[in-house]
Amino acid sequence: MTKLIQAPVEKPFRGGADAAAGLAESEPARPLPVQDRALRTRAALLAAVEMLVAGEGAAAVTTTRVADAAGVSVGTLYRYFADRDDLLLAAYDATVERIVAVCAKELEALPGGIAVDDAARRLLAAYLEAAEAIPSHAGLLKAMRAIRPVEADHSDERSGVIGEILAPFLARFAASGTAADPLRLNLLNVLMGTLVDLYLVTRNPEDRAALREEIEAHMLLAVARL
Amino acid sequence: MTKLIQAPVEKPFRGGADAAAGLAESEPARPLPVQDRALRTRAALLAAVEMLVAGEGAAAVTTTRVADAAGVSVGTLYRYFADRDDLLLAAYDATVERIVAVCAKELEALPGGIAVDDAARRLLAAYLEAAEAIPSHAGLLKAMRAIRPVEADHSDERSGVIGEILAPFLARFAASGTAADPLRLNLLNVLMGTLVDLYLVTRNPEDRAALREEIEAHMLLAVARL
DNA sequence: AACAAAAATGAAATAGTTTCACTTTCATGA
DNA sequence: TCATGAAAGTGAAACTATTTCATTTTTGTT
Repeated sequence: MTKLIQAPVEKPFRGGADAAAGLAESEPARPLPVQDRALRTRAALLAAVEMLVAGEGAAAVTTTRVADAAGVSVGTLYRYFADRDDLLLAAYDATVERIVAVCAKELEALPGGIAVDDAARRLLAAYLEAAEAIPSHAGLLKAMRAIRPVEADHSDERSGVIGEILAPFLARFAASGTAADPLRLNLLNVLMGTLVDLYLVTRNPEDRAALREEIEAHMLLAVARL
Repeated sequence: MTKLIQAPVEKPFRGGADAAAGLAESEPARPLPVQDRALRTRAALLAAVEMLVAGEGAAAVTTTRVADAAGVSVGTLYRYFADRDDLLLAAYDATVERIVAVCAKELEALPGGIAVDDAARRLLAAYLEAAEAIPSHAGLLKAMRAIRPVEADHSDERSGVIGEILAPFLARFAASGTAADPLRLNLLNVLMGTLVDLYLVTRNPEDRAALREEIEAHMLLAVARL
């Protein structure tokens, strides 16, 4: 009973979190891990990535260090993630998911007849606050952009906080039910990613306040032109 | 006479091109290469980088391949560039320099009483056209951003096309002689970098035209708020 | 043509990612 | 209860890239 070729697992799964966000080449959806242990291992790996990114930046995310920090072996890491990039994308997606949840809640909590601009401003505030609370988010955003460069092909640009929160936002505030122009939506997504990134690395309170106003102005311009 | 310890070269120089742009930690200015051969070798290395980036993306820029393509050995590469990142930054700076030259010429050629907005629009057109003519620029811009992440510290943000061209622009068009707020200047720099990047990867002509208008709008907003 | 400085070399050290043959753990039903 | 197979986990070794440095070659000067 010593020889037992491992079942051909046909590549690791990319767990639930990013099923929607994943625009990877063409990988079919993977089955979810069945055992509790597996879910915990996956979570431990992602937590290790976040810890390393928050503490030492994305460059510190080596497969060996992540596996060590998660208390598993490198081989295990590769059961859950196709490669290092996939790992970083999954970690990014995990932070986005949390931020989106906060924004979605804020969106629901908005008072009845609120103006579009005020609504956008409040969502931005929620976004920034939530992003701030996740120390790894800025680093992971950068890592994500290095892996998935800005795309002209906006057909699939619902990834990221803006992309995910914009559909419900527009559903509520768009003049008609018409979906927004995908090109301009992509622009908004890319633009806000950059500006929020800049905001997050800014520590000086006065600079932050000033920057916030700039970001608002550009966001409102972009939203108005949608 | 076989043993001749090489003079301690105290690290390779970063040639003239980027002396201004270089915000590297604190490296003192390096002496320029003295022999013609050296200048040609350096140029060949940078040309090899551009070729590889344009043809296969920045990931194809491995030290071995660059050295091969330039017809020198890897060791030689390290005489001219501290490491792979330094090489990529230098290649990026080289493209920026060419684009800035075009923009500077356009700035000089502007008619006398032209309005600020029109001037900005014409500079943008020059920028986009020049960037387009350099197939490696978009890829190098991305590589540069991965290496030198967006900085809150805007004290030194004169690197990049916007940073370099904005001083002469403002000198001519600013209401008073007051220098622009560095925070907003940094924002403009980061913002335009992203939007131009997006423009450059957009191939569809109609999308390009639409995108160009969006970029103009954001540029004018940012310039107006400077 | 002798020399020193500059430039170039490339094999080896280093550091990271990825694979894979194998072991261990788990849950199930005979 | 224990036999079984699928799921999860292991870690040494193969790879792939970057970087170093002891040494050689080229160049300009005297």
